[in-house]
Amino acid sequence: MIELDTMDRAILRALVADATQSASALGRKLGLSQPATWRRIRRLEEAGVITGRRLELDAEKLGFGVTVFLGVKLATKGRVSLEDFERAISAIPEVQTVEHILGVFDYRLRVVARDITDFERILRRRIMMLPGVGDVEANVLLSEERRPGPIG
Amino acid sequence: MIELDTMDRAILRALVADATQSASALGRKLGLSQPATWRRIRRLEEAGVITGRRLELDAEKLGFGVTVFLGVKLATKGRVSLEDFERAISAIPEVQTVEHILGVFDYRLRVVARDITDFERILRRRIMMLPGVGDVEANVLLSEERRPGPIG
DNA sequence: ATTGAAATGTAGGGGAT
DNA sequence: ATCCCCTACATTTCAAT
Repeated sequence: MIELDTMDRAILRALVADATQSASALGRKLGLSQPATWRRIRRLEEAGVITGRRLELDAEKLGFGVTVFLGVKLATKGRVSLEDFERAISAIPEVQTVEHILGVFDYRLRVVARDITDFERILRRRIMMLPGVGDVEANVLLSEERRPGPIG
Repeated sequence: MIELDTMDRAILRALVADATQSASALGRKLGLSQPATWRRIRRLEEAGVITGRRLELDAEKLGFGVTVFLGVKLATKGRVSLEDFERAISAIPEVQTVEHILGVFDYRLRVVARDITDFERILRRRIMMLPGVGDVEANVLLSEERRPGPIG
């Protein structure tokens, strides 16, 4: 575990708000030189606090107008079942996120489809064919808001 | 809706895989000049296909070891209820994502907490106090995998 | 007071936009 | 042409001795 001081947190907060700004622009805001800012960012990356920079795409503009969250219960839950399921699901490109969870369901999947017809095809021919799938619950995404979340 | 050709899709695929690479490096891979690559990227941004670049943080390294997905049903679902709920939830910093959904639940929330004790506090004093909250379902995140998702 | 570690600043080259 | 990333090197700060 790494120690984060006030300046590190300020940098993280600023970059979460706008990941495109340069180290020099950020340094000016925080009263720090460009190399000092850059070195702190790199240290945060090396420490694994910053895990990456991700491109955000508009799924609708790409022709995927439907996003569905699926809760999945496995019928049988041995170690092999989990591995089989995870291996099989990696072959479905429409699955954007696989979350292994504990609670009412075993997995949560974020699935995109061109439209509802396309989604039915994915659900019936792909999701339902996954090994060990038991109960499935679906929720259609209407809108989504991402918040910065707590830093320190 | 914008028309995307094969090159646009190749650019998007490459940038989704690695959002840090420069336009020139990307152009070399795709057999395109650097300015041509850069103009295409900017065009994709202006068209709203690329909506932004987001910093990915490791919540655990920030001291938030627990992530929970909450499904929320509202007790009353008029227009005012939705607005009240969304306004109230924006005051809870531990809520990272608010998804308005259609199906078994009305909202899905991604919530981070320092530990289970901290989560209980957030659940009882914050989430359960939200206006109009009915049924709540919880799933604890064990692990998560993000996949590139389909482009074309 | 002195030393050593850590972080900062200035300056400059190389590359990208 | 401008801006940014990145390294090198000298300087400062601060804690511990």
